[in-house]
Amino acid sequence: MAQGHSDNLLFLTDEQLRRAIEAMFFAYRGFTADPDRILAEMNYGRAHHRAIHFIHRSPGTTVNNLLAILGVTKQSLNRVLRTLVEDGLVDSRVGQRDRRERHLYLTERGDALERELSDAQRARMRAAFREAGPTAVAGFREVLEHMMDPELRRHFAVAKEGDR
Amino acid sequence: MAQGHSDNLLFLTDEQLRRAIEAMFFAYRGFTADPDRILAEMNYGRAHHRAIHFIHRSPGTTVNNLLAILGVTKQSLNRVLRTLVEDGLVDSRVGQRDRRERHLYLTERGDALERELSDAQRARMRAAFREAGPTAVAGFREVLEHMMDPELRRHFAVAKEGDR
DNA sequence: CTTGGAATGTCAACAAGACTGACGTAGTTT
DNA sequence: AAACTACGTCAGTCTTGTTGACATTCCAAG
Repeated sequence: MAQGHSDNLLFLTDEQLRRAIEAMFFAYRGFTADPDRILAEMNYGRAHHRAIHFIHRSPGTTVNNLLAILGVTKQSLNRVLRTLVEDGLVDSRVGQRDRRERHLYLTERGDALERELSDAQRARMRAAFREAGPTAVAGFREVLEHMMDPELRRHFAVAKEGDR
Repeated sequence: MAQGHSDNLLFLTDEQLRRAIEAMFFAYRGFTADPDRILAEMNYGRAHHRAIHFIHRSPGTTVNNLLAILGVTKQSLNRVLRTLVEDGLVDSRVGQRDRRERHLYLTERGDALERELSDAQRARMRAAFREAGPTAVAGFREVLEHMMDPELRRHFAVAKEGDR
């Protein structure tokens, strides 16, 4: 709506956008660097982190739910889940209502790893937020939401309302 | 829960940070989705995109420079570069001053692909920026910069000064 | 000048983690 | 009873990261 501002014309130049694209690339690397270091020590990868994160967020979620959120194939997810269950970090329980489903929970050890990983990730995020200030943070989140695929964004908006 | 308080204690809760972490994850997926589709059609991957992007940004850059920016091993980068050179998208010229170095340039076809990829990526970025507004964009970039590793951030700051 | 070391880049082999396709099994729905 | 759904698995491929070994080139110390 605020069209016509000379600001607006400048601020959408390809050059500015190119810089933003690079910033996104570099920032994402920073974003994953700390958890990656922890995971590498125990022969896990980012895929394990993602599974652990979303099981933590939604305990009792099913394999199919996780599949939809992570956007990978079941074969790919299964490989990761199998190792996590074998290593005693995730508990997979047959559904009561529908016994075809497997409901996933973190064990105590799974929860401990989740905390270790997200503490590291949050520490960096918190530092960046503090340095940038509240206004910048609001803008940051606003732009991120608009960058998601629309479907995921709805998913995300629901999650924001609180955890059910 | 009461929204609207931008006071520093509330705004740094672990719950808020967790949401920001997920937003970052989902947004990055959106960020790469469009180029990924184009690349998949021609049997390339994200690694090819990154190489093309940074060669475009700094024509004549050496393999070592690229290595430092991309943060991968030279062997990994080399595989990508080899296919790009074979396919006639990148030109690799032996250095004049130091003949150990290879200076990298995009060919016309390489430039065409670069434009196709970055057009797609910029389109989404531009849309997100427009919807979020200038203030949000400023905050977005501010936070991103603080999220990078310090060394990369300096690198980035230099690039911002203009492409001398 | 020669020689040894450092810098640069290439080749080979391997692993993680994504993918597709096919199939099996149990449970649910029609 | 038949069809569909949820999950798991086997087999094979691809991208992209890793190490290790090696060739070439440059430079500096003896």
